[in-house]
Amino acid sequence: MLTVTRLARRCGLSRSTVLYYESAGLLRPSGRTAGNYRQYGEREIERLRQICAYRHAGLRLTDIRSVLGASSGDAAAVLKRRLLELDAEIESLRGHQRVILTLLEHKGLRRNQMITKDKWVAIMRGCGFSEDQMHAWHAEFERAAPDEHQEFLEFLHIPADEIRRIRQFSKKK
Amino acid sequence: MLTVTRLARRCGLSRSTVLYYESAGLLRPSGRTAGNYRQYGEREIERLRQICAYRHAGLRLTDIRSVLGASSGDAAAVLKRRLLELDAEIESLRGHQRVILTLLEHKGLRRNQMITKDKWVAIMRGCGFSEDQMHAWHAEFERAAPDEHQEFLEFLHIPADEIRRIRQFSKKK
DNA sequence: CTTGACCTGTCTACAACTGCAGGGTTCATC
DNA sequence: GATGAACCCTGCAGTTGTAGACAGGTCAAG
Repeated sequence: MLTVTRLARRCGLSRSTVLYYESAGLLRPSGRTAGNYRQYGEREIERLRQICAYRHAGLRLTDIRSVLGASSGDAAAVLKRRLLELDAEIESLRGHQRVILTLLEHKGLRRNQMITKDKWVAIMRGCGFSEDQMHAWHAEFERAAPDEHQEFLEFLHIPADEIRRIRQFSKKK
Repeated sequence: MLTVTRLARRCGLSRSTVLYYESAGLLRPSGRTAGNYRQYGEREIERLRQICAYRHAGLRLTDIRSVLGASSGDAAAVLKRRLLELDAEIESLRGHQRVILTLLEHKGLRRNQMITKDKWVAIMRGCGFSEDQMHAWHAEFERAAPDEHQEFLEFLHIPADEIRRIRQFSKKK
């Protein structure tokens, strides 16, 4: 039998969080001691672990409540819905990244902390830019602001000869 | 000169939101009318548009405040930081998706709304599963629960002959 | 019997809004 | 000049999930 803080620690949560789950109707203690301390048994630990798993999947508490009370088929339906929601959220965050990239391009990108070429390419790719789009982006940059393009490539700590190569390539396009 | 609701509408926000931005120290009206109504001029419209742009990039209001007050270099630094944060957030959401997929796999995935093969593959790929990992996943499914595997493939509305092909392939692995 | 570690319930705060109540202003219409 | 609609004002409560603070109660060890 565990007290509330012990239970919380065991699942990597704070006392407040477990209490909040209780107030949200997700987890009740199996009983109380003479001194009115909450008591939790194996069943409750297991249930809290489940709750954590769902929470870890990004489900909202109300969803978790219905999932825990529902048949496994209904639970699967909720999970599927969440899966599609997550797709949309990721898409939206990628949108954020694209917006930021445009804003940065707009700004000219002077004096900043070190970002390497690889990191940059990873980000561009990660937010949905294809190889071709990146070429197009370089070409546009080169056309619109060649000096800033140079500066930007230096800023990514790309060696001088590669910079020449990239800029040549951008102009040809 | 615009009133608050007009300004809000023009930028696709609600009146409350604009008032909230004011309370957050982001945008003050240029003046008040005799009847104490807020008045906004061109400068304020432009500023609100900027705020919207940054908001659209997922920046928090406090960040926006500092960006608007800072040099363009500092602004770029904040944007970069946000870019990396977004990377991390996307990664975390993908983690959510992976967790859900495992939970679903665990459940057997019976009786659900229509999800097609393409949708499913898109989701799997979208959350970081490679071609090989998907093969491995099929192989594992086939090994651990062949009947459910069949059921699952039917559930994705894959034609019978392709199902045979997939299962053969999964067994070989 | 005291000390220190734990527990109790309740309260506050965060972000970024939304929405309401209770009242004041503006403007057109009668 | 009165009425009504449409707008505006301030201020506050609620949302979600979590963390921490507070004053006081409980428990085991010394």
